Amino acid sequence: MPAKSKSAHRSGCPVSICLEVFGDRWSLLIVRDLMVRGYHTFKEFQQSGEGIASNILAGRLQKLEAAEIITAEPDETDGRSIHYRLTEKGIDLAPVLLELLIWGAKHEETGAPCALMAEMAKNREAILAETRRRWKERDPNPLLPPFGKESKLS
Amino acid sequence: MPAKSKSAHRSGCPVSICLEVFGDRWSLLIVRDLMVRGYHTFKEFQQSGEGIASNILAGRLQKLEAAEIITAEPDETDGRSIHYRLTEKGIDLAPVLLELLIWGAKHEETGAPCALMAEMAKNREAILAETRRRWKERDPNPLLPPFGKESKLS
DNA sequence: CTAACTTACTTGCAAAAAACAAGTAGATTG
DNA sequence: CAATCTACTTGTTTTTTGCAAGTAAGTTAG
Repeated sequence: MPAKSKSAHRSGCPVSICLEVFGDRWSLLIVRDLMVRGYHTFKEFQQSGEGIASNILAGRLQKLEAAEIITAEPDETDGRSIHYRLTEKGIDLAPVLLELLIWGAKHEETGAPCALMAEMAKNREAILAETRRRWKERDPNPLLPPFGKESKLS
Repeated sequence: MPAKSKSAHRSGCPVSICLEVFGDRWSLLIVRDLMVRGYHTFKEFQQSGEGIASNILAGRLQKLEAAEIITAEPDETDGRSIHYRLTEKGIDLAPVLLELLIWGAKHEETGAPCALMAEMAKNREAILAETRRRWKERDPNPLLPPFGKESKLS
């Protein structure tokens, strides 16, 4: 039997191929957690408040690793834990996430403060630069907090 | 029984809410077709080369309309046909689509010519402005062609 | 006027994926 | 060494998708 081509895409459109890689309800949330919240373990993803099931999470982590968007390495100080990290390809999703954030905050009722979002839309480039810096330097501080339904940053 | 809240979101995060609205393999392709290809009928979406099934397409069109991302109106010159169009909320997805396009073209093997994509990444603002102009003026000319696997624009 | 055709769907069914609830292996802590 | 913790896996049920037909309303050709 002729091996099915590894790249049997629906079409050659870049958007279509993106959606094949991470076009679902969960993948980009994992990327978000890694990118702006400083999460890097299975447990943290699971507790991030979205309610992903553990089998689905495991599957998504595998898929993202296979797509070379994240890497997985055993934690150096705790052998149980696995440290997930974005690759360069993964951090390049920052502009996509940022535009989703801006659109969502503008058009849907979210827990994100409007003022903060308006500012982010203005400072696009600065925020992307800061995101990348944090990634490069492994800065563990979150860039953004989780936005609960009634998030108040006072 | 207490009516289930209409906005029973997983979390208040704008990204999460975006994914609830169009986080699947098909929704953004319909938006793409409307935005840059000048498609506006059921049949055109169906024949756009991605292979969406008619029941799924019908479902997605309903969902997008319910989310106020598109509108549906009977065609003025052909009573069988329904004319779909992006709302303002829908055209505001242009930056998201553009970033997906750029990421996909950079990191995956696509049918889009690298040179063209590099140029688009540079002229982000101009392209977004042109996209919006086309939408506002109902310009029927496609901004981009479908990218087949061996697309050659010569 | 009407028969053939077109458009935008719907319906029924099988297959795949997601959600839910438990359980487990290996590392670690007390 | 017993209890705990982390990152999963394994069943099972429910939901979504994909595929093949079919249909209703509007249109065109004769």
